[in-house]
Amino acid sequence: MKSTIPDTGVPITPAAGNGGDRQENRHEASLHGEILLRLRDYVVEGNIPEGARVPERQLCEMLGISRTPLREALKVLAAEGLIELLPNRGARVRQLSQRDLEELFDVMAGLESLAGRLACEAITDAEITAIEQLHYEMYGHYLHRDMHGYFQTNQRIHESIVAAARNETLRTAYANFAGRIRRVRYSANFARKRQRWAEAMREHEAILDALRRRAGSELSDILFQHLRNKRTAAIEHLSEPQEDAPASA
Amino acid sequence: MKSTIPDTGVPITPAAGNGGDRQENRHEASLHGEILLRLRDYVVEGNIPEGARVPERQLCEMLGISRTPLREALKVLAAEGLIELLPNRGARVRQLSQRDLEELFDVMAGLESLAGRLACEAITDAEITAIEQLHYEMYGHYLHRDMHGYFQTNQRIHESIVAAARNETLRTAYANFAGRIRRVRYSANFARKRQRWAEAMREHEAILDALRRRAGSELSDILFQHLRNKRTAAIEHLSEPQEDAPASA
DNA sequence: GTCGGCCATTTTGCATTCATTTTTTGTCCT
DNA sequence: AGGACAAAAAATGAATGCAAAATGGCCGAC
Repeated sequence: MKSTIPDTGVPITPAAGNGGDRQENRHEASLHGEILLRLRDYVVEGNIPEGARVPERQLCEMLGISRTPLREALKVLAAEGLIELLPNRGARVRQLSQRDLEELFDVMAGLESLAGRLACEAITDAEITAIEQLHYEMYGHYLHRDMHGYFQTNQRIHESIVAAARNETLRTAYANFAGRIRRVRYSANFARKRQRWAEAMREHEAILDALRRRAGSELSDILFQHLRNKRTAAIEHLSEPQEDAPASA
Repeated sequence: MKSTIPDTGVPITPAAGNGGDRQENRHEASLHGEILLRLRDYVVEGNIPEGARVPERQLCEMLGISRTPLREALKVLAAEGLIELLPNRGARVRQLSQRDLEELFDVMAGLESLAGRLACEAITDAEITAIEQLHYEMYGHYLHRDMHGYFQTNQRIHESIVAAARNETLRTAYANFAGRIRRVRYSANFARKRQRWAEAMREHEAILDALRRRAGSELSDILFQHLRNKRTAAIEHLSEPQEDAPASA
């Protein structure tokens, strides 16, 4: 059994055994729907090495289903850009080149830039107040050098801006691209440089300021530049040697 | 007639050269890949009424295949947002509400805005010259009141800007959203108002000007406003003449 | 000793088949 | 006559089977 698969013999998810305790499903009641969600999470979490070839058979065993719904889910994941489907040669986790990452970051920047612009048109004072709260909370994390908390709050701020844009299509697209990037766990390391961190905080203050003034164009510009700088930091980090131990879970 | 099922006995043989090529060349070999391309074109072309329920069996007969590859293609189309997949109730052509259209237009505006910004970073003089050529050509169409030629050239200009952004991810996303909108055939009517047409020409001149100066932020702003105005015109057009009452049961 | 062709095994792609759910239709009761 | 219930018919969801292509190993040739 010369398994070309690295370490894919993994429990893909606890997934609450088939006890039959769950028929209350909002949207994805069907099997292929659930498989899709689980597989997507599984890939996004980075449990499969890049470019690793994962035979359908093995995935079927792991998931306890037949190949038909699995293949449907794979097609969708391929359409989402998470995996690649080579004809007659199976599915591979799409490996993102540095160029791909740059492109993804730029698209994310464009989407957030758009979100900021749209948000200025319809955001309520209450929403701004909520974002301000998050901002102060994030500032606290920054002062305490709590990188994990900082990133989580940071993400919530950006999500709040996207939500304030009141555009579900944008929200979905944003989530999709965010998922593609999330595979690359840059966030845990990208802001080691304290200087960049301080810059990011200043940029966030400018974001908040523009948001308060509902200055759409300005906010759009600031957000794009903010994400651009993030991108630069992330790419630089990726180019550097990674000496760290990844196990922070 | 309570049945929403129309006579879908239509020959699904368009497959003719489309204005824009799709992003996936990797699927063309396999059957489901070809089915995907044909079905997507078929839906984008608007051959299926909105919300119409099309039984898989019927599509299989039309396409001469079995249900397995068809279902795979349907899943992908659903992921792309072209159709809806109701659990146990089949696939329906996704009908876009006015709100959906507004959202789509805004996202397109954001993507083109981003494209303009990125294009300013890397566009060559030759590319600008080419766009200028298209611009003059479009101006000729405008002077001759040739709406069809105008729209085609206009589309080529916008595609050129997206291409100049040198971001394949962006290009793919742009093509996807463009396909969703294309179902709604607004373009044939949206510029009935000559005033709007003249405005659009002026905006295009401003676009070209900003592009020549590589003024990224400015071009970003102009493009967004340009698309915003397009959106307004399109939505207004949709509200006015109701050629078909989509009222489904 | 290494390269190249041949064959067995595995894997993918598609068709077919089975099981569930939905929809329709027919009948019966109010 | 109209509505409710039930059974038939059809459609969807998932599993299995089968053919074609690919992967890998083996043997022979150079």
